[in-house]
Amino acid sequence: MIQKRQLKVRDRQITSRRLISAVGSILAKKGFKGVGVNAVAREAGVDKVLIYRYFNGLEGLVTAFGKEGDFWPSSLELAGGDLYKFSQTPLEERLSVFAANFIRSLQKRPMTQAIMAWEIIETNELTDELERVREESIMEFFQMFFINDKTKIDLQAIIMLMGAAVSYLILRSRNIELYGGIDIRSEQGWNRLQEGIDQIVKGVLKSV
Amino acid sequence: MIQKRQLKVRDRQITSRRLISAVGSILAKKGFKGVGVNAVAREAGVDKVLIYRYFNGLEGLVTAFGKEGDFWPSSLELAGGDLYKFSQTPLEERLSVFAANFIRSLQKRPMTQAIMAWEIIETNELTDELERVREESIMEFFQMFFINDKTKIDLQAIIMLMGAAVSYLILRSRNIELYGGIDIRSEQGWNRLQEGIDQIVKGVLKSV
DNA sequence: TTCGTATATCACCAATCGGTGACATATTTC
DNA sequence: GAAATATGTCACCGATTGGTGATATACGAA
Repeated sequence: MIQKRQLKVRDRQITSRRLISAVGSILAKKGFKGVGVNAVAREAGVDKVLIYRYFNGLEGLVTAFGKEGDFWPSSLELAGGDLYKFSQTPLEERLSVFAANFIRSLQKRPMTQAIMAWEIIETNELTDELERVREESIMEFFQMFFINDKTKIDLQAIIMLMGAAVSYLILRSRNIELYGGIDIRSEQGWNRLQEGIDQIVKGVLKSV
Repeated sequence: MIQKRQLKVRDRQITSRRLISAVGSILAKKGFKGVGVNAVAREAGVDKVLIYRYFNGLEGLVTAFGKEGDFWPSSLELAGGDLYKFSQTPLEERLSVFAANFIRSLQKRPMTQAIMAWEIIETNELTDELERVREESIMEFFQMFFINDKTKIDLQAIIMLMGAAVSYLILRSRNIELYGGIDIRSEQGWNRLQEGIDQIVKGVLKSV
């Protein structure tokens, strides 16, 4: 007896998950410009109408994707794996290690980079979510480890400047090799930047 | 005698200029995503086929636009209008003034901001051009005013970090209000950042 | 087994995209 | 003047976009 082989199990959960993870794949592969109903459905191997049925459209799907993700490094990761040990290291070294961890945590997250690039262009539920998480996380981390009573320097502003600089250079390294004469695609270039940050930290802390 | 009124003078130069400036308008108004053959032609009040005839397509038009523009601040502007006076001010103040001028020069150039945002996403003739001009200009400026013989600090890396930070925060301010607890849309927020930069400069120069 | 419902497929829509060929009219050249 | 050419208009193309209604089929409950 010939039985028509069933190619796909019908399961809303599985299909939904497929769609959600397809968003991630495309984001990492093609960037945010690739994220469209047709492309996502194709990537998921699913009909696009299901995006509307299950998520009320692409916006809803992207939102669902945003809620799944661990896009932003945790405090633990930024501290280097040991919060207590981190809290006990001298401020200067703490800042240096933090910068190093921040750089690496972004470098190894192409999906996060893609969302950060998206943020530059427009806002949506996903970028808002990353925004929210980052702002919350960075402020928590700051208050945990970098509160300074000395009023002579604005450590918060300085740290955020460093964070902004690193974010920019990470994003630019996706498209260019040289920024201000520094090779932002090579290990050496980033070592140089890291040392620059260390010099800033050292200099600034002398003023405290 | 009834004479059919001539609505448009036929002049390739004028039409070409219209198309080129339409690119700028759209870029400032809608961002790079708005730059397409149809939209540009509509904005210019001209048939899109002329984009192909006169510029061999949109890419060519965008390239032509890139060659027209003064997108990047000149050395004179970054120095504050007087190169000699600038060269005579103490290094610490020179760096501080440079940062302030850099910030303002970007803040008042929405078109440049739009291209910088474009650079984050993809490369084309226009972004390549801005890239080239900036790299050249910034290196020239650096070698003119900030060459440091003292080997203890890497002034180049530090300046580029500051430039990257400012670029990032300018771009982010188009979409968000708060970055790391700092209001990047208000005068006060930028004053705070400027002071942070000043503290960095002061601290770093002490190490020289 | 039967039947209702959840799930998925498919065909199709209007709008927009980049791109082009045929034609009309203004301008220049002879 | 007429002819040649430069310039501009218009209608249309195929591909792709986001979005939907009708229909087929698998699954769970009876």
